[in-house]
Amino acid sequence: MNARSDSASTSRTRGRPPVPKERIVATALKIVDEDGADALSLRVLAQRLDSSTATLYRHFSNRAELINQVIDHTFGSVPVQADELRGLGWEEACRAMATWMFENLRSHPNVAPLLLAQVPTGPNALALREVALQVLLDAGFSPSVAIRCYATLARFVLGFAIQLNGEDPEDAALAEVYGKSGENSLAATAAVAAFVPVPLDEEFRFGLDLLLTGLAQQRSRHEP
Amino acid sequence: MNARSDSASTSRTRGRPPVPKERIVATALKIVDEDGADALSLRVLAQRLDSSTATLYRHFSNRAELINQVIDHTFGSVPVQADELRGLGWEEACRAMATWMFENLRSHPNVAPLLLAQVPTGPNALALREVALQVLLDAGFSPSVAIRCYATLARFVLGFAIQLNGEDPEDAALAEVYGKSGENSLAATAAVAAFVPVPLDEEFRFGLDLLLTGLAQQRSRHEP
DNA sequence: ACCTGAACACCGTTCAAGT
DNA sequence: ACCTGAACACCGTTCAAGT
Repeated sequence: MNARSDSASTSRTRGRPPVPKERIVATALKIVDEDGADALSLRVLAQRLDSSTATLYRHFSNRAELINQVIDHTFGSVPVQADELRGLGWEEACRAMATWMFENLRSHPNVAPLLLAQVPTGPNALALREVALQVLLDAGFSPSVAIRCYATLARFVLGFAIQLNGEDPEDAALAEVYGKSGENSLAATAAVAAFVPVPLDEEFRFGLDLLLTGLAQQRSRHEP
Repeated sequence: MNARSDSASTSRTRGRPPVPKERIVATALKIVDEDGADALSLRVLAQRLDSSTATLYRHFSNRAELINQVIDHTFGSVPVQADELRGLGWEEACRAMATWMFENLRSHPNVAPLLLAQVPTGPNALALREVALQVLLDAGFSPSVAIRCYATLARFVLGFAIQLNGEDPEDAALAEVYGKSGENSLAATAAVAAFVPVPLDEEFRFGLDLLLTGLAQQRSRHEP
């Protein structure tokens, strides 16, 4: 009665893990989205999957590897349209990619703290970089400048993303700090207090514009 | 024999904590410098101070507050020379401050991961921002632009600092990724592989130049 | 009035023991 | 061959009990 002929597709790979990696990663991201990066413990994850922590270690050799894949999952929510991007010209293409990356991270604000463990090196992150480098090389930037451009843009986005989470409480704390500036002989800070907080996406656009302006100038300088 | 007259300076404040806050913070920074951010546990810190964890809670209401002060301690290692900076002109002054911030964080690479908990709001961080805003306002930037400039520069430095720690292992991992790019039809990545890794301070200077160039252009556009 | 050991409710990781 | 409960060595935080 139990004589099952292990035929066809599963013959060599019988005994596969019943919880696919994809589901583990998706569930992990869900926990992070819902309850924050700190809430992602292997215990909680295992419980949510009706599994055990030890079982998770069959799929990931440690917590860092799991997190790596969670990050890349975030980057994969919308595929990069390489051809469309190239049609835009390098400047707009860079702006689009940086903004896309920012929006991706913004839609998963709790993922940001995870980024400090490592530079993203998952397949989706690599694909994005590949497109960015293509665009820059096609535009005539030298390889050594192109890689610096990409690194600068990536770090800029990261610097923003990293503190996306605390937005609300931070604003309150910052407002308090600015409010007190009058008492503390911080004249310049006080002069500026009326203009904070700056909405985050406006701040992002401002900085991105600076970078792209600088890039354009650098390009025209080197190859006129 | 135990009749000590509690005279003069300590009369009202007798019973002070025998471990001054300063020493707690300095010891905490030392632990982070020596053994990494993860090694800074309240247990280890208390032990190093011949005290107990519960005693630490008399000085800091939680771990976050301790970390806040450790960060600010880092920023305070060299005082900002406001007058000297103003003599440089806004562009060089901004470059000097950003570089100074970067070098400070670079000399305590393990502190970087702590930064993600909060935007630095300690007295040293506030003093630095005050000087930066002074310089920008004096140069004719409007308050609303000045605050955006400062925010952008600060985020850029932070984006760099955040990943200062993993420098060596990261380079190895990245090199491997670039090495494999040939096999994976990542043409642009492969073309650029010979030029990585970029030394971190060169990458920093590159990005900072872009930002300052962009700033100069924005300034000349708005007030010609 | 200040300090502290011990407890509480958690971690990531490992491994012997089950099926 | 795969899975898992329980253990190990840690956390941050709190509090009753000591001096």
